[in-house]
Amino acid sequence: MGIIDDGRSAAEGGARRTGGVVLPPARLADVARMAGVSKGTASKALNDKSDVRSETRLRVLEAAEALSFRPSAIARNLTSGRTGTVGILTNDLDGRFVLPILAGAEDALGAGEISVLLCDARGDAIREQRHLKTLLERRIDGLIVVGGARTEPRPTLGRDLPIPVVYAYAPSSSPDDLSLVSDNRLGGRVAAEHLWEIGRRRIAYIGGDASFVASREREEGARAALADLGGELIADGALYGDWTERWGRAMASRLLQSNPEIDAIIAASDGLARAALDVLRDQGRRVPEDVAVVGYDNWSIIVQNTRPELTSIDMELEAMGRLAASRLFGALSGHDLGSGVEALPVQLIVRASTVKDDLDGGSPG
Amino acid sequence: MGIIDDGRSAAEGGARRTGGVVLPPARLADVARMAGVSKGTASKALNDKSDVRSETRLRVLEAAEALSFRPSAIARNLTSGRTGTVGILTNDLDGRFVLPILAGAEDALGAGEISVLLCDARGDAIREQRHLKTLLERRIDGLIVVGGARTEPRPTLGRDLPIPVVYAYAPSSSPDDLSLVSDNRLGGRVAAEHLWEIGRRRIAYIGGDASFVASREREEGARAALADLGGELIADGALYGDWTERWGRAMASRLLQSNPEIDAIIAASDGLARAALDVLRDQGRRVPEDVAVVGYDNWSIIVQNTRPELTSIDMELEAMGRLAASRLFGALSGHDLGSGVEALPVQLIVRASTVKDDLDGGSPG
DNA sequence: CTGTTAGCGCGTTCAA
DNA sequence: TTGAACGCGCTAACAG
Repeated sequence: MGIIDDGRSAAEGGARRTGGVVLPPARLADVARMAGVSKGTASKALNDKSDVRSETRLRVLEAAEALSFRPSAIARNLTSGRTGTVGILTNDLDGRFVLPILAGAEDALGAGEISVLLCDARGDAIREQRHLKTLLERRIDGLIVVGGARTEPRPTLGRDLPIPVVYAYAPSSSPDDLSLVSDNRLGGRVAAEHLWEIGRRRIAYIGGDASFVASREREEGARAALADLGGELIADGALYGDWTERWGRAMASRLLQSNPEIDAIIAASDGLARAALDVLRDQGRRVPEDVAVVGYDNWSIIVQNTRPELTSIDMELEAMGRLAASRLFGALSGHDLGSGVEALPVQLIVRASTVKDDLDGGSPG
Repeated sequence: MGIIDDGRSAAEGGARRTGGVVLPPARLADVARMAGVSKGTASKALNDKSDVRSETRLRVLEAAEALSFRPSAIARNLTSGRTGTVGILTNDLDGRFVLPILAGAEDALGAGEISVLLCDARGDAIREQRHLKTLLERRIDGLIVVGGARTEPRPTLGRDLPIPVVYAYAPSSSPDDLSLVSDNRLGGRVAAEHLWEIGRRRIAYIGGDASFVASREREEGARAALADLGGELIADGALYGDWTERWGRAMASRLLQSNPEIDAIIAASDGLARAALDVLRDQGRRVPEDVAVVGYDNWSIIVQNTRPELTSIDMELEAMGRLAASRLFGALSGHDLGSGVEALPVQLIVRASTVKDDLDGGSPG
């Protein structure tokens, strides 16, 4: 009760409502006073330092509990220089990529240890600069820049930032920066090898927007894998357009007409794969018996809803987020951040569009 | 140059790398010293206060620029009590709902004015508590709690928090809290009225998981609208299951078998609507000529990729985010936060699944 | 073991 | 118009 009459205005700071009464948040001094000790002792007790009699510690903890005391990370980090906060700057409109990365980053240091300030620049350079300025003012410990759908190199934020920066998903244009990307060639390779293993020999590739390097790299990976195995990739050389299913259907139709013998399709995205499945269905071709299909992204909304469910390549974005965050905090501990582009492995998720008796293809999730 | 020899260790705080040299971030004192003024004067100059000779102001601004000075929001807000930060606590796994809400919240105060700490509890109460604790320690100015896919009331965080809280998308279980939700009944009504207007009279509803109140409310809205218009909703009373397209296809098949005369379908989600479109296509029924279809959520990945593109109900989640943030900051200015559940309007987005000559149905986006 | 003091970086008095 | 001093809430260093 002694904490309301110390002259502090109820309007300052965040107000604490308890049973309708408005109180300012409890401070360390309030806890110390209630426990009958000094601030220093209270601080030690709350932070599990030694040099505190256990009985005293107990009194402090009880007082803190009674007052719903929450130490101000603001004040604490004003001294330590660390805020326990990282920024994520992104252009990823629908969050397909950034959210798994965010989840991974949160996990890297144990949930609750680190908080993430998420800023969406929405493809606007001005907005990006404003967000960056705000993040720096908030003294984030590190920054993860997550590319949007496009994986082309993006402009670097420069080297004269006071904090370590990791570029994820889309690389930085500068080789001095550290960029973590998904290994698109490996993805194409893994897809092709899987199809080869299940006996397919007439394998075609359906690309998305040709201006996306991801689309081309995935094709290159598939092509290289088949060459290694003594086969080759079927393509009429113009299988690129955009990422819509509409375009995917047009491509698939043309492909099936020009190369009716194909027994497998690798698509550059799950959407394109779904488009291929639709066309195959319209034409009465069975999947996977007649034609096997592999998608890319392992996007649950698609892969679990197609007929049959879709085998796909998972980019393991959570792992990317974990790695980004641990590199960031490693740099803060003095380890070298590193530089250049690191390509991270992908994983093949097999479903019924390539292997018929997929046991967990029924309703996984 | 005079700022490196003042005894400050390069290891403290975030280090500033300029051309390979590691420097601590510039402080107000550094700027003041370089400009040859006191900290007080520098502060006034930087914050556009009067009482500073314009020539002095210029010198200060130049010094700040030269040192890449970024005022520490941490230190500033330690005094002001405001951090310019709001927390968003969510369980929305794939971010379909939370990201538009986040975007709206950012916009409410002008981008850059406010930053958002996004925390994903992933449906785990323990993790939620840990996140909440962290957010409170970071002294966020307010909190937005965004429900996951399920719109049932969620447990309140209680009233004894030191900051205002708004529940968005899914309401709080407590009527004392302020909850902003989408008006599902209105959505059902709008869909039904649209179909009625284009001449449909045999309208059926396909629900998702019956345990989701959203699904039931949308049906109620459609039913009430048709009753008002002198019609009625066709339903065999068991059109609920889950939200998968697999289930949607099963429901649609059964519906078309038991009620072959239907000329329109309202689905409780875009996924279910897509499932209905697939079944109609398999059965050779034309959309929209024979059967018109309306989805729900206006989820671009679905509505723009179906054949034909899908008319849908948009919940305007950005507006919800804007409103949530402005309520939060209104409360900080002394306005009453309010309480109870506020249902926000939705918007019908017409595409080719209901109106054939939809002009921008070609490739919007 | 406990209390006291001195900052962390900034904005904001009040004097000069 | 400028400068010096204080305080925001906390931790670390030292004194008792």
